[in-house]
Amino acid sequence: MTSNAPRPRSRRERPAKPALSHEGIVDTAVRLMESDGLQRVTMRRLAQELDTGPASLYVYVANTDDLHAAMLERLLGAVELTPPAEDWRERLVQVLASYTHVLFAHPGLARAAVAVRPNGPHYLALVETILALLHEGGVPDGQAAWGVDVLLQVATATAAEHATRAADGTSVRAHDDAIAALRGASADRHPRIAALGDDLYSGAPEQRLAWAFRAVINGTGGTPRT
Amino acid sequence: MTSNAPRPRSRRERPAKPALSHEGIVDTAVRLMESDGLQRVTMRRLAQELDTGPASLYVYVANTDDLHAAMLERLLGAVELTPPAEDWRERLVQVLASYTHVLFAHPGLARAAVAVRPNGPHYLALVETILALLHEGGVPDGQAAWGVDVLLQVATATAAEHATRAADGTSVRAHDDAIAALRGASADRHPRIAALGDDLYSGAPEQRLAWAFRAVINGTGGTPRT
DNA sequence: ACCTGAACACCGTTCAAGT
DNA sequence: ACCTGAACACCGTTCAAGT
Repeated sequence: MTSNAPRPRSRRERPAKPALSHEGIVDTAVRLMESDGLQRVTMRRLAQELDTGPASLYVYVANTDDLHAAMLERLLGAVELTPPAEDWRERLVQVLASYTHVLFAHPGLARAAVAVRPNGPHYLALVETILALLHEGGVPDGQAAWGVDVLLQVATATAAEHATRAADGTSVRAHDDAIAALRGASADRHPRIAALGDDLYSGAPEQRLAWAFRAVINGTGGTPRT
Repeated sequence: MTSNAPRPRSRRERPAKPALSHEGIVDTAVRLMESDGLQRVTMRRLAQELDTGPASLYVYVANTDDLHAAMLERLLGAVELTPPAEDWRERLVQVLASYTHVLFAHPGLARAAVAVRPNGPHYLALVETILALLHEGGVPDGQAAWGVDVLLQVATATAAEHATRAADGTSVRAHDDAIAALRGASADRHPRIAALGDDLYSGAPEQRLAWAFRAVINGTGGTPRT
């Protein structure tokens, strides 16, 4: 009789339920994002995946933003900090491109990254690398200190925009609408838009981004603080 | 008897329910955001405010992102496009500061603006103004065409970051944590971060932003395409 | 200290049916 | 064509109560 007594709901897939931990939660969250996209990484889905209730997660993460920051920090481990180029400027562009690449590969997170900055070791290493390259290039300290933020901002914002477009068909149409609006601008009221024409949205994203990085690097080096 | 018959649920506050329209919906959404913050501007709350059901809104707006873009476009009417400065560069910085100011005043929307670009007349006028000022400053057309995006990106991303911090106490703590992480970086593994010290987060936001605008303007003017 | 069931107070979007 | 009731399929976060 005892052997036939109803057992509590079996958990067949996860034979030994592991103890919760901050690391385990973030691990599972990243894996879930990779398979289902960030929009499916909700506290409830994540808890389900970990075979517990949503309330349990709040012992380890403060809120959803906090979770996103931790996920980004983990992903930042994949950024290539020592590319092989000779010129410091080219190396810096490549580091930033690598950072953007990581964000591009995880569409939803890029959008979240605009608002939340991680502060773990990988993020620190990225900032250190950018500062070292600006230093190598002879950029004055004060300008480098302020420029690193702008560089990361451009990279993150570009990924966020691209990510939104890639996410679904509606956004692609919104982007096309924007181009149509630019193209349809009357030469009378918008002479400069008309004059530049297709050039406003020309070029492959990578080319535009590489140019943007070079422009901000040059501007950082050439613009004194007050 | 007929006079005592139960009337359908009275709508005392809005004596004559006005017909729905895209403009009316966006108007109400902006008013609601101004009083309660963007997080309260949900399709359901908005429908309630307009004395209808949420499904009715979908006749006029495609989805939440679309609504946000329309709200931003409306707000862009407040951007000062013709500031009084003499120097073209100074005027451009002031236009961009005005744009950022509008975003700062509406915290939630700034975060949404990173992903969705409006495409109405106010947005077009802003782009035209920036292009005209770059032209006046002798910036080559191709560089101006690509630079305008970077300029708007820096402005929007800065507002989004600031907005998140302003929104609630948790975010302020997250920002403090980031500063603590930077300050606590070991001089051994992070020599440049240690060398720059407090300078990494020095300066009033307005000063940093004005410098960032000048740096990007200079970089745009001084960086050839390929 | 760590964990959780259950509740609180909500969401966006769709669609068949009405006018 | 425009509008909507009702449903579908979910949310984040808190908190009292357990171990």
